Amino acid sequence: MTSSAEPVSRAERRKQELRREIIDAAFDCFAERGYHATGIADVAARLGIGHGTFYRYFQNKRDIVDHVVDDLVGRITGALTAENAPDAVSTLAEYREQSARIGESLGRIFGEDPRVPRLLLFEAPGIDRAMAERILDLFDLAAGLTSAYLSHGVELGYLRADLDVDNTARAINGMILGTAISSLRMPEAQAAQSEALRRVMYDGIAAT
Amino acid sequence: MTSSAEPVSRAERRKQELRREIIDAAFDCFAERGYHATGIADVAARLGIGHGTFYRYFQNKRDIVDHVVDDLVGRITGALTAENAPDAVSTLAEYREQSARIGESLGRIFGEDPRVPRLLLFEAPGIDRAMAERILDLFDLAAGLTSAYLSHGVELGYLRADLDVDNTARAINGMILGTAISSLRMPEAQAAQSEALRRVMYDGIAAT
DNA sequence: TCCGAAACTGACACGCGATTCCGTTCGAGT
DNA sequence: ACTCGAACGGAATCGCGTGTCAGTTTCGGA
Repeated sequence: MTSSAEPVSRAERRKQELRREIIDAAFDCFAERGYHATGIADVAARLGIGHGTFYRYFQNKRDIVDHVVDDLVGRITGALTAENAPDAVSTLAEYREQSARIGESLGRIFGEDPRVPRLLLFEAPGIDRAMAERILDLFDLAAGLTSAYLSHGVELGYLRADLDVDNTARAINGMILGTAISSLRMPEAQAAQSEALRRVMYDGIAAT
Repeated sequence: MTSSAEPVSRAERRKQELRREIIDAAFDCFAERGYHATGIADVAARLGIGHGTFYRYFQNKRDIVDHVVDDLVGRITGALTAENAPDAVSTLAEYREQSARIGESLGRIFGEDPRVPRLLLFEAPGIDRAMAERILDLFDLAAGLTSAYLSHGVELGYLRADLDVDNTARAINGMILGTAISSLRMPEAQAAQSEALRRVMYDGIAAT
């Protein structure tokens, strides 16, 4: 098994390394100058390689942005699912803790590097229809997850029985989205935003 | 006054008319095919005019998208401010009514024509930095408005005294954003979304 | 050290679309 | 009907960025 997973060494490893570096460099360029404004030559120049070399690793410009997005989406779905199953909690307090944990996790991804939300929310949707659909798919995925958490809470009785889980899930995800976007201009407000979000979510805004 | 507002007639009016038609056609094209994918020739062809004529009305491609966005932003800020002053209400019930009214107004704009949110949220931010900033400005403007509503409610005592008005405002606007984005794929869910949003906002999600 | 394959390079071909420009058309005033 | 200036159309210009390719370099193995 080890031999089949590592068919060759040395040069082969170098290739995978460069491939990764190209993806990272492309991410940098796309996030900084925007997808349409960066040329393949820019990406190659950043690595000090000839731009012809780029085409030995990726089909074309459109191809690589897909890989860049794959990477980011992977990171996010990882944060969303890692060590956080919907049915791992059984009380409101635990649920609150879990949502704080997930929120912190997302906050780290979005807040630490604003280029991530910028690329995902501001650049990607304008590339073409297919990419826009990918982003919408990501939203749907997130909505599905949140919805599952809510359903679980309704079943166990610590969330309102009449909760419209699907639409509420989308509303909550919208708040997260709002936080991510705010972090583009006010990265430092991250934590406060996150806290406000949870207050709205659990307590609403009305006076008691 | 009437004479100064109408310096000339006939031809002059035609010019303004065509100018408007170009803006509308550009909106159609940008929303359908995307900004980068549409050429000036496409816009001109849609109106059956030569593309050289376009340049008699607008400086360049970048120029017109600004006008298109002006138009949309105007419609939205209009809906947000029209007949809805933060201090026009004094009880939670009235506040609820007012927010429903504003929500319906926005829902009409976003829901009736998905091209509006598509252009504003998916196309515009990817055009260039300046345009992305404009969109962020729009978010900030909306946050400021919502914040004012919340502040007013806190002062009058029908909203939680410890409300973090600024960050809560952004969270709420995020939910609205989420609704607008959902409407891209599920325009029919508009109303339910809006209702779920308001429930979260006023009651939270926890069981009583 | 030498050989051949694989990787790299960057000049070049090419297509595309924004913008220009000038000959033509239109229309208001006489 | 005639003139003149403004508006129009679309062929031509121009620059740019993608993707290709043939020559060059690198490197592992004999």
